[in-house]
Amino acid sequence: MRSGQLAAAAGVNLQTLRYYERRGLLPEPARTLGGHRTYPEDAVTRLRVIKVAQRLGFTLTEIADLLAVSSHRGMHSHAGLQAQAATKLAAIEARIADLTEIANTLREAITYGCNDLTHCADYPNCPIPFD
Amino acid sequence: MRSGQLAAAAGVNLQTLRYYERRGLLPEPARTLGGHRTYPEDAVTRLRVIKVAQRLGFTLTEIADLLAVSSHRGMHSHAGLQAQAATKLAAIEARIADLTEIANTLREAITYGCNDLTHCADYPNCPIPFD
DNA sequence: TGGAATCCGGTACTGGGGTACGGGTTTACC
DNA sequence: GGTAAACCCGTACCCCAGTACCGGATTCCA
Repeated sequence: MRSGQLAAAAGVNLQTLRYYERRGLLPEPARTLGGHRTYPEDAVTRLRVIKVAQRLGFTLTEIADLLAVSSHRGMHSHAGLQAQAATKLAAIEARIADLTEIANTLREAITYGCNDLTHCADYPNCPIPFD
Repeated sequence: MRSGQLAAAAGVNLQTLRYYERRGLLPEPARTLGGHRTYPEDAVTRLRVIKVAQRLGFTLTEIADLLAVSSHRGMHSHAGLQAQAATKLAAIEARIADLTEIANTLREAITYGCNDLTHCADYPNCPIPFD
């Protein structure tokens, strides 16, 4: 499988493949005599895994870590998916809580009729928390 | 008021002040004969306004826009705080919905016991949505 | 008035995830 | 075997909000 085919199959840009390779997310593929990359069929799966992990909020560095784990399984220093997912879940819940508070403030500001932040800063009744 | 004092009073880095000036968030202050910036007292308020607007999810560009509105009030092309806040609120609610879905998936993955994404991709029962 | 503290401008770097460009090869197909 | 498409590598650039570093100038205070 050539790089362009893989890119098309995975819905990814060609440079993104090389970028992932540099980042350690894709193993270095075999090459033709001329130096063109040839990927095995399961590279598409690899990319689907990367995409779903991204969707779940993992950074490329974390994904590289997760994939390095799964490639040589056994006991080592890397945390498994379970642990990583738990950590990530906590971070996302915190982010949701933060955004919820922001949304509430925005709703109050709209209800209160705030239309000028500079003005608002002088009114103690304004629901926007200046501090 | 000198730049260092303003920075300290607002809890902001010195370079951040110059950065905000470049971005149009702070008006160009007066200068001493030697070229040092001298800020009026209300610059601290300006910075508090900027910070609270950031906290509410506005980008610096949007904040510059909001502040440009309040400096020459009246009718013009800029949208007021009300409109901007409503738009931002909608975006944040969408973001919360997205994060909630992600959090749910993570919880399911943890409950299901997923510990290897590459492995998971082969199991149709896995709650992680590969597609 | 001298030296420490502060400030100046310009440039470059951070992190996160890519995308774009350009000049030069290689491959595929007729 | 010719030519167009695809691919190579390296580098530079995008957004976003700063932060860091530099040599040189200015200001403050004793």
